[in-house]
Amino acid sequence: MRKRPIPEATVARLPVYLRSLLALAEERRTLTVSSEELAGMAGVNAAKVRKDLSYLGSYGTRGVGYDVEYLLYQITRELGLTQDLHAAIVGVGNLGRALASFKGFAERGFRIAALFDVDETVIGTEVAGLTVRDLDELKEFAAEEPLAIGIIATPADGAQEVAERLIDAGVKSILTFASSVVKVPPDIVVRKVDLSIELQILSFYQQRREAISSAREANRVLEGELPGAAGLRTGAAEHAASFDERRAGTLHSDRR
Amino acid sequence: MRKRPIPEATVARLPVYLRSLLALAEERRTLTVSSEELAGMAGVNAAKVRKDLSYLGSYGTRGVGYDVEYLLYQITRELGLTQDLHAAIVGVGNLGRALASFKGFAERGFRIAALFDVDETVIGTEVAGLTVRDLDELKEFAAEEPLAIGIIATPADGAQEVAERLIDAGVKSILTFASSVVKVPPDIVVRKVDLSIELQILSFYQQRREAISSAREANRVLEGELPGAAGLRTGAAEHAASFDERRAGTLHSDRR
DNA sequence: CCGGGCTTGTGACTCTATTCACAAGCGACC
DNA sequence: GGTCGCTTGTGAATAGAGTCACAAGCCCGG
Ligand SMILES: NC(=O)c1ccc[n+]([C@@H]2O[C@H](COP(=O)([O-])OP(=O)(O)OC[C@H]3O[C@@H](n4cnc5c(N)ncnc54)[C@H](O)[C@@H]3O)[C@@H](O)[C@H]2O)c1
Ligand SMILES: NC(=O)c1ccc[n+]([C@@H]2O[C@H](COP(=O)([O-])OP(=O)(O)OC[C@H]3O[C@@H](n4cnc5c(N)ncnc54)[C@H](O)[C@@H]3O)[C@@H](O)[C@H]2O)c1
Repeated sequence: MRKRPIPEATVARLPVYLRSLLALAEERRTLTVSSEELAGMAGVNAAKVRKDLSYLGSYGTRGVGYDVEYLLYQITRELGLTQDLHAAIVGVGNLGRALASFKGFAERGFRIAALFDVDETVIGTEVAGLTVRDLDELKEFAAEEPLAIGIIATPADGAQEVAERLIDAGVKSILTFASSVVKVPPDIVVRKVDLSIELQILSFYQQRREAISSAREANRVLEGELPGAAGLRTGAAEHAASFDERRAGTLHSDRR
Repeated sequence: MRKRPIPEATVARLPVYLRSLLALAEERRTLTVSSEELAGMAGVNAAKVRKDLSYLGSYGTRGVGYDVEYLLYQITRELGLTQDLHAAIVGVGNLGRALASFKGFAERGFRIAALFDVDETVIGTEVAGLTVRDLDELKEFAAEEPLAIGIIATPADGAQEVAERLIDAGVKSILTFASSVVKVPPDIVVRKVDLSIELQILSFYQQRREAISSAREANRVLEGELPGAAGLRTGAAEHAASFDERRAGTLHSDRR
């Protein structure tokens, strides 16, 4: 179990633990934290926390828990957050602007170093303290100030070309918001955030739920339990259960 | 294999197929599409496409492929996209504004029906043709115009409370952008989109790559292959390989 | 320095997802 | 009407993730 390969699913949860630990460190109440407690904060179960952390090494103390500061450091290191990474946003529209103005990235060690667009009317304007540059200057810019991460916030059409330009400029990690599929060589990591897909997934489960509850209702009516269609409203969020959020990134480059 | 349970992973890919099929339908070149071709467009492999589609039923024709229109219809239906779903955005800041102004949702069958905030200076202003309402009016509003989906775009602090309010107003599907963990009863589906986590995941693989390549470089230097540190730049995106993007949602309600 | 309580770390198991590989079935052409 | 090429649909094999449950190990109090 020791050494190398940290499962993708674990990598995707490390940032969640990190955030929980930061909260603990801030309130300075506890110097250590148990897997149970961390699990509660992160919304996962304790066994998972322990297994995840065990991939990093044996950093806990039996009978006690994990030293908050030390674990914080280890996760930070493992995620490569010890140094600020520079990112460029390409496509300064609605979304690009919101991203550029977002303060939270800096806190987490990401520095938005430049904004690029192709629209003449956008180039040269100032957004969140940065001047929007012409996409043509990307390579040149990156040569001077290496960019670790490229963020694509253009419409779907442009995305593939932008990705290629980013790669050509030396960027190896890409986050895209465009709804198109972006294809890249196997040594490049792309993550895609697609809000429409998220909504569609919600729609699927919503519909499923409706199907089930209307079936149940029909049943009850048949069985004479209900007079007609009455409220099926469920109790509010008092006894809110913990809810697992997974976001598994993928590296299988799945070529063909 | 037939009937009911469509795996989560499959659900998450259906929207991708849907989009590919829409593109095909639009260009009206082909009436049918093979799993191979669809796989190419969606950036996954053909076996996966076939298995995914087989969960919906046997909609293909051996030796021929899938009828584009028919498949389109089936996926649309399965995802529950035959009717427009109404969504509300809570938190009209940088991100909320960008979301509200985004045209793409409407195209995909989602209607942003209302915007809510708590900030006096924001309430009453107009954003993307909608007047921002006071969050206190949420329940009332939802009673009149049922909301299928709630989108949380507030800072992390507010998110849990907003979620509870949404649930109280009858919303069963939630998409949150806040970096906090949102806990909900098991009958509510939450999906979380966390951009900072995405960047941190990229950071992890970036760092990993650097570790590997510098190790390799060190090796080469030892073996006398390289004079010093020279360009390790990889070829551009000519022979771009297909790249699998997974986003598995989770429904295990993982309570404790 | 011993025992009890507590919490980690991890093998073993289970469940889910992916991939392989091939028989079955369709259409077209002779 | 037979055969050939192509493509689906799916069992079986494999890989990956999650969960269980417990021995090992630490701390503290006596
Ligand atoms: N706005 C949202 O809330 C939202 C939600 C979901 C998805 N998205 C996705 O994010 C992307 C951007 O959305 P948006 O609303 O900001 O769009 P937008 O139209 O407001 O902005 C796009 C920007 O990209 C620029 N651009 C176009 N082609 C370019 C190219 N080849 N290189 C560089 N820049 C280019 C345009 O000039 C424009 O400034 C889209 O792919 C969209 O599907 C956005
Ligand atoms: N802007 C981005 O690009 C971006 C990127 C990543 C993550 N996020 C996340 O998205 C969320 C919103 O980000 P933002 O940049 O739009 O923030 P913001 O500060 O610009 O806007 C937040 C809005 O929410 C409102 N709000 C605060 N508490 C509220 C409550 N309890 N109920 C209703 N409304 C409330 C505020 O009045 C404000 O209008 C944050 O959680 C942030 O972490 C944003």
